[in-house]
Amino acid sequence: MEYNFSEIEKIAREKWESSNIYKVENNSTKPKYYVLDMFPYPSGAGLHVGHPLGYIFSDIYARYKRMKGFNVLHPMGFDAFGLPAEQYAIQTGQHPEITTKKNIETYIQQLKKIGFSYDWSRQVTTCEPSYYKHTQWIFLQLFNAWYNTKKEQAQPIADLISVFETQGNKGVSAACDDTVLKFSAEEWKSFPPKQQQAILMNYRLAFQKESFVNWCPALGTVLANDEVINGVSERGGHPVEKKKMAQWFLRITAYAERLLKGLESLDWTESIKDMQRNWIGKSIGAMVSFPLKNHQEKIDVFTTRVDTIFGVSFLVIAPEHDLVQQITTPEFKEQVEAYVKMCASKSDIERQAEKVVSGQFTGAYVLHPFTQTEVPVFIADYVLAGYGTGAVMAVPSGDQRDYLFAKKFDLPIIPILDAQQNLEQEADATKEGKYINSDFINGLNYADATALLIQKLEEQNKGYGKINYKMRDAGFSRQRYWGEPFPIYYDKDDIIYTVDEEKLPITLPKVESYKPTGTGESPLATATDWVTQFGKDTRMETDTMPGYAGSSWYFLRYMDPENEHEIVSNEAQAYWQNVDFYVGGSEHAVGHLLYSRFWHKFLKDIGKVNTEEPFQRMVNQGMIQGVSKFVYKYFPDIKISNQTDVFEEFSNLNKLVNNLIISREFIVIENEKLLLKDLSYFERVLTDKYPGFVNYLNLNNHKINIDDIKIRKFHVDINYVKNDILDFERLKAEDINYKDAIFITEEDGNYYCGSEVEKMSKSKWNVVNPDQIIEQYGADVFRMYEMFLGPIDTAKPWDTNGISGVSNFIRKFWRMFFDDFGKQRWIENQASQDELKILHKTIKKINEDIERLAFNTCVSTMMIAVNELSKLKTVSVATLSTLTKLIAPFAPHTAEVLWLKLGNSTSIVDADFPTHDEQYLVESSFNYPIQINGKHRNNIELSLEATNEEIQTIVLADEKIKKFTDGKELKKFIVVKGRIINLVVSE
RNA sequence: GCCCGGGUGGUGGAAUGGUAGACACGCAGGACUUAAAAUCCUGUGACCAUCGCGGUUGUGCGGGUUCGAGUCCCGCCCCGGGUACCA
Repeated sequence: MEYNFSEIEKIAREKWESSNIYKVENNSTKPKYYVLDMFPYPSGAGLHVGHPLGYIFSDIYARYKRMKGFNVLHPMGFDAFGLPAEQYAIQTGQHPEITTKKNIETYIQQLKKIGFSYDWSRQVTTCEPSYYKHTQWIFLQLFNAWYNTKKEQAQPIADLISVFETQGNKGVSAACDDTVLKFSAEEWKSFPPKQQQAILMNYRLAFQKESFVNWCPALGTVLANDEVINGVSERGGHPVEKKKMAQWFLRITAYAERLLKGLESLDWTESIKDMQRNWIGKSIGAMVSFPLKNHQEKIDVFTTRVDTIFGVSFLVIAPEHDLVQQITTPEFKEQVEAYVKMCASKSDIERQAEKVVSGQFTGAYVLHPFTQTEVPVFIADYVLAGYGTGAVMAVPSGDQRDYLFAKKFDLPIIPILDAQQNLEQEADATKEGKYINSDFINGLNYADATALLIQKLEEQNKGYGKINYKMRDAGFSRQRYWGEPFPIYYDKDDIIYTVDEEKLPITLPKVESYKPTGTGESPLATATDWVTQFGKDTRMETDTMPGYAGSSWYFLRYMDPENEHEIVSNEAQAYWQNVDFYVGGSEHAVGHLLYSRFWHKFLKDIGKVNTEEPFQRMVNQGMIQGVSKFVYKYFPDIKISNQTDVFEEFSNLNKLVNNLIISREFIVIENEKLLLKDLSYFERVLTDKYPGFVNYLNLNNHKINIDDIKIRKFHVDINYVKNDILDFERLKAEDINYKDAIFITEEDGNYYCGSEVEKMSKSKWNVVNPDQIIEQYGADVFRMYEMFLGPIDTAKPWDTNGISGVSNFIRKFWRMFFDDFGKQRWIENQASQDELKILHKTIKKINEDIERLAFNTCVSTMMIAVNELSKLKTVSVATLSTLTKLIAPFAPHTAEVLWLKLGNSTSIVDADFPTHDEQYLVESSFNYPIQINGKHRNNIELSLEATNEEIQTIVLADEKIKKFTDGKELKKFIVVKGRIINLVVSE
């Protein structure tokens, strides 16, 4: 009986489904283990071969853990809100819900074919009201919370209000906007509700503020940052401008320190942790106040190099800085206004792309806090309004940007450290050496100077030590249809109200059109009844939440997916705790992973979860790339003059000339240009095949000149290519573009394609569909081959040709059980010593490799085991049973069916994973490699019990070894037991 | 610029400081077959060789540590990813 995967898969699947074997309970005497995949966005294109890589990886681990005796939670769901569905809705008018559901169906069908051990009863879908009800609930909690920086925890906003009522906001330690003014309890009570509301917005963890969006008038819509390229819209290339709109934000900055500290406890790769650290961007520095000359105001500056303060020769503030208007002196007013206007007209990207130093003097001066020297104040666009205080103290000798600015405006460059070099050419940011030109810190080193300066600043009330974070609060508003509506409405005075929790979910309304409204509002604004659902004089918030709202907590929902009353019950969460093993792409390193960590910490603060971090261990799978194949089209640059006499011939030749496709052998790449390699050979081939063509060229006295030849490569559908050989006959028959193509083949008659590794995508014609692979080779071969490709975390190209190796292996595996006629091959007697040795060696290696997540070598190890066992005459049933269990996580269908055939009535899913017995691995001798001066010369089988003296005697007596030692002095004789022997002799 | 990864045969890759290239693809040759498919066997880094003894060389480049380095250290080069007027 041949290995018949379709029958095998059917039997296994039916068995699993009828017994509901992947259903997981929220309680067990077994220890829990939570294995999670990053849930996918269900796109219309379906899965390609690259998508399931991580899913297969985590599934193997989940199955392994289950066999090792854990109660394993391994769910799957869909991140179903998002732009592509909305885009499709705009084009077709179809409700995104319909297309999303359809896509999810396709995904589920595809995923089920691969044999994952998902508990589908726990599926979550973020766009379903039963799910986003809870997303909205979390938003309300964020809205009703502030962050107490002293206690390092979120607290109810009601507590803050009562503090305001009793003592005002003095002495409140809260994460809030720096701009909040101090007020007393009496003042608070006297504020009108609207003002109170505005003040509270500075404290809430979900808050609203005026903020700039990318407004595209031509498209009538607000664009996300990645939809804007070089200041114009990605689609259509229309200009984009900054528009101020009230936007929702989440105060993730309140959690900056905890997000940073929490990384230490996580078992993630350092590179992902580094990305998060960089994103959070903690910098320790100082705030310094520079009082303005002839003004009450002062300019506050944040600096990480307070030690350079005596090198300050000017101040630069952002053009958007609040003080610009006030401090500009009349004589500079015109220039300053012009400069500000110019900056405002530029997009952020343009501003950043600008490499030329620009700026404008304001006419104002500040006083140096220590020396009282007058320091000029400039505005320049290299200073960002959004970072720090929007002002920098410029130290040209220590900062390259300041240096360039100083050169341009002829400002002093003051050396401040004796170790600074090359100041004639560039700034030197060193912290080495002793200070010079620096008043009371002269002669000190960096650490001492910094400490002393901060102390003085604080004593004299001129500044203080401060920690700054690069991370910004997270924008939470989208002017889109396909997202969670906010549970927020406004009255006619724009006072904000929250929707009662009992009234959740606020579901999306039906709308006429998903197109942008043209006003910047989301399409929800057109649903009048919906907008006024809480009263005629009220209006709903019409923005929707961004994609990360639903994905920031979905892993909790799997624990208790049916719960209508709360996001997750305390019992379910207490049982499952958090994710033990998270698998997904590193492209979510900062977005999803940072937001999820933030929400999780917040949920911990409000008592919904009892763990600080959501994902304990994480593995990031590398991308599977496509191998694109190319054909080379040849365009000889032939000037055609008067052709009337040869018109007929010409039309044929013209056809020929425009359809010549030449094999890669004829091509050479020089300076990224494709050229003909060997003109004479090519000409000969052409002459043989198409004499007319060459005649034509001669006819016109036109010799082919290598410079005139243009070759361009074109992607060709990889389905026409095997081992680089193009099936051009089939291509010509099936693809209209190649109907008239003439393929110039190589000497063996084959057309060889060019090949390149690229991202897998439709447009590159290199997409491999898993359904196709599974149809041809079966799900188990597909699973094992994906693992066999290489280590999980590196990017690697997909090459379908290689799959035959794994396919051969699994058939060979099957043949150990059954001969070609389906007759069982195993014998009931005991396993032989040879067998046991092979088996236990294999068990040991597979256990080790699974633990270190090297599933590629697991597959190799099984191949080796099967190769070795196949050489034995007989294999016992015990050995086959153990092998079946070993392969079960990797090839579950095959293993399940073999398990049945071996006479088991249970499922292999719940079998115990084999462990090795050291006694079978004990060797009595070892075939030592013998090195002389580090070079391998011979191998000698030696007893492992032999003493070093005995070994030395035998080795030195060996004929081959003698050849190298004769007449030389033996300096050293090294025996590494069971490993190697190395002789050191004189040269 | 800065921060991470990574450079090993024709290809994917393997290798606790201990025989570099396991395993597999591809390729070449052979067996079985009328033939093909399937299966099995042999060979396969490069170079040299009196091609069944063997030798030289070889893990991006240059040094170093070590009896011994793909692996550890120092200095470069190249590729990939992230990030940036962040004060």
